[in-house]
Amino acid sequence: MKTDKNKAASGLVMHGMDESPRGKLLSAAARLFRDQGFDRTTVRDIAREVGLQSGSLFHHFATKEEILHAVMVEVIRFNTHRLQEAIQGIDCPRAKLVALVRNELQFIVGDTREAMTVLVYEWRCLSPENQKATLALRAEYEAIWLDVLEELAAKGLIAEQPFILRRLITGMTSWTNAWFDQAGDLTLDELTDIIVKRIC
Amino acid sequence: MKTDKNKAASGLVMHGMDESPRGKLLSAAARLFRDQGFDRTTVRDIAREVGLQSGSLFHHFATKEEILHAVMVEVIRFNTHRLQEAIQGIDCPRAKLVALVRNELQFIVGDTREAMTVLVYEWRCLSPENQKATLALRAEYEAIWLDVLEELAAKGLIAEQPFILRRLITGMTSWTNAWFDQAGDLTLDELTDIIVKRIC
Amino acid sequence: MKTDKNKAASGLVMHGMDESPRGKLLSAAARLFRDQGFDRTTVRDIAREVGLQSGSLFHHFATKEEILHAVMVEVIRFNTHRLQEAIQGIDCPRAKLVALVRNELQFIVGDTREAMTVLVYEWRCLSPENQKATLALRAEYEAIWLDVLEELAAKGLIAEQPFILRRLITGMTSWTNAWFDQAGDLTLDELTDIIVKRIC
Amino acid sequence: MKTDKNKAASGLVMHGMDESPRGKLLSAAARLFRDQGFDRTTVRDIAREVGLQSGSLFHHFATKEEILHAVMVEVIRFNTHRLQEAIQGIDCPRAKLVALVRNELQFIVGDTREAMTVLVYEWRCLSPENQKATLALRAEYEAIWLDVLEELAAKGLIAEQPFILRRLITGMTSWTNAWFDQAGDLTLDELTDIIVKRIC
DNA sequence: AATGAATGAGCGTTCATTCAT
DNA sequence: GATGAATGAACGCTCATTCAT
Repeated sequence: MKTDKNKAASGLVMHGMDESPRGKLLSAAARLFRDQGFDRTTVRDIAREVGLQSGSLFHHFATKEEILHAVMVEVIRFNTHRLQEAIQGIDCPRAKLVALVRNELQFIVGDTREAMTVLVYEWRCLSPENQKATLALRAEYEAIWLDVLEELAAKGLIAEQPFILRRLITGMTSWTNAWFDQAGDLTLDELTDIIVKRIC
Repeated sequence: MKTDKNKAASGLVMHGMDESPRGKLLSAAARLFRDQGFDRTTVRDIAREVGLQSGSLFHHFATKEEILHAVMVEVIRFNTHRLQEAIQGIDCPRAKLVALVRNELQFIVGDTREAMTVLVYEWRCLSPENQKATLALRAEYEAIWLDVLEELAAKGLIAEQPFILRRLITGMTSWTNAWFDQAGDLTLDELTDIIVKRIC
Repeated sequence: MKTDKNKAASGLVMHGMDESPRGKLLSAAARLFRDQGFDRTTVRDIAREVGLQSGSLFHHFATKEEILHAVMVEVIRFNTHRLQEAIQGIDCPRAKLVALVRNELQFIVGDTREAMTVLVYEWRCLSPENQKATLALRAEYEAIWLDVLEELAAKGLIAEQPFILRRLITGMTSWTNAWFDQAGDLTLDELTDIIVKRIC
Repeated sequence: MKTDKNKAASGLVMHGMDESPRGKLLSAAARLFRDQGFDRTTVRDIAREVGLQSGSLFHHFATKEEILHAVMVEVIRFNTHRLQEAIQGIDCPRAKLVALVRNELQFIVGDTREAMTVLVYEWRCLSPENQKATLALRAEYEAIWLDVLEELAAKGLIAEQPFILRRLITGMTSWTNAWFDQAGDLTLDELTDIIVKRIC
């Protein structure tokens, strides 16, 4: 069982995924969903992780899917907030881009890595209604990105349309969950630089 | 130039996924696995799709997982072969890179899109043994990429280490399954160009 | 003297097969396994017999085979205990033999007849691991018999080797499940006498 | 895979279980039924043993159960015939008893051991109709035994009622399938003597 | 809130049997 | 006779969810 050094290191606590019963439950669920997939994770698995009987979970969440939904909502909200803060007070648009890339990488390989992976891989396990609701939240997150990219475009600093570049960036950053090793030689700052150089 | 009749255009038929009972079964399974996920696709779903009773599937495959494995093996073999042919006779390394990117995009959004998506998203539904066997096949596919990227590196045409660039490319190309629309304005050739420009 | 209320007569209740849910389940299973065979008894049969849905059985036993195993373990333990008590305080070795035969017959045609039949006829339905574990318990039961037969041999009261006589006795007693009728003319005491006379 | 030395040694060929396709099929089935039980033996198991596809068995037998029935009918007929021949020309009733015991033991541990075991252990896998038909054949076999035992009783040579002694003998002989080792120290003649001494 | 036995629909898989070739 | 793909009912088992305590 790995100990999450990232949370401790960052000093941050994900709102809604803190030390409360609900928060511990969501953290455990996020890890299990990432490791085993939503469908292969039983409510008993989750209950065991938080020291409950399976039936007791349903005092906190009406359905198993609602747990998945909560994991996704919390991580999007938390990271949207962090992303906004990250570019607060920065004027240079390229510096903003660096901040965005650096943060998104941190979200994906750092403290929220389990939930971020779940967000990508377990998307279709959400009901259509929950997909729609979650998509609205993701749109807020994406709006931050597009604002910055459009600022760069307005200044003639990027060669392609912002929405295409954003999609290429999304591919590059999200795929890091499959290969990037925080203990390896490549640092997140170096990787950030490499990715940003592909954009402008 | 849009090609929405990829199979006809290429003149190729994916070996093992042709009009034989087995081939039709694998095609149907690939689509269902992509649309619903492996765990949410029942053998009765697959059977219905090919006009069989559920028990009859097991004359073709010993287990449901073996169907998934076959989908993955077929698509890797088929695309590895196509990738090799795509760079056959090309001397210029950058032209080779263009061919690789153009082909991989085609694999992901074109005729083998269902199976390629399954390859990424249903990986953990394979047993460890089948993961190992499939990984060996993927290594052959990746070797083609690394050869070309190392050739570019040897000539000083790329600024980063080949293995890192390959990972960024993988992210960019594989994510296209989530957004690229073959009927949209952006052609595959244009997208190829955009991606290649990020590399060299 | 016929005893058709064996349980009441003995004043004992088979440990683990009492009125608890588990006990009722094991009793029902033993009867079904004897009547239909293990393989032809479905978990739905057993569940129906105890007023449960089939899935609910698996709160009590992890597998159907575990039910069979439990039936066998309980009956061996129970009868081993009863056999030991039966010769407690008897000095005369021939009287001990009478007690052993009388009790074994009682086990086979009396209160534990279903489980005893299952023990013989469904042996191969146990997994090798469970066979091994059960065999160890049977060895304790057999040790009681061999002790008495060796005592008789030491006193020159029997003409054949103890282990051969034990096998002949086992054949004679276990076969009674196929023909002996507790409501018939022949009493268990008479049958005991007939069998013991074949030994010494 | 054990080679049946008994058949070769005895020079006998069980009628209906000879080298014909049907005979080989019944021999294979008898062995499989004994080793795995009727329910756990698939028609594919049987077909494989005789080099056929499973569907082809049904040109020889209408149902799997009919194969079991045939195994039982053949072995009863064959052994009934052998038992009759065994006492042909013997005058002394005790000598007849010796011949019966010696032969029955041979049936159970010798050339027909597989089928004889099946007869005891797979009885309930027969349909009621086939049980009835088979029982009629067993009655012929038992009649030979009872004739001899009644002859002994008429001469005052046995102390118990013939039908009870027959049941004790049945138990003793049939149980030998569970323990007697033809390669062991105890010979069949010695065992015959031991059993006969228990009777008269 | 928590328990844990129970539910019941549904799963992957098996296999005797059929039948067109 | 033999084949082997197909059938389809049934199996053991799983698990999200419920609810009396």
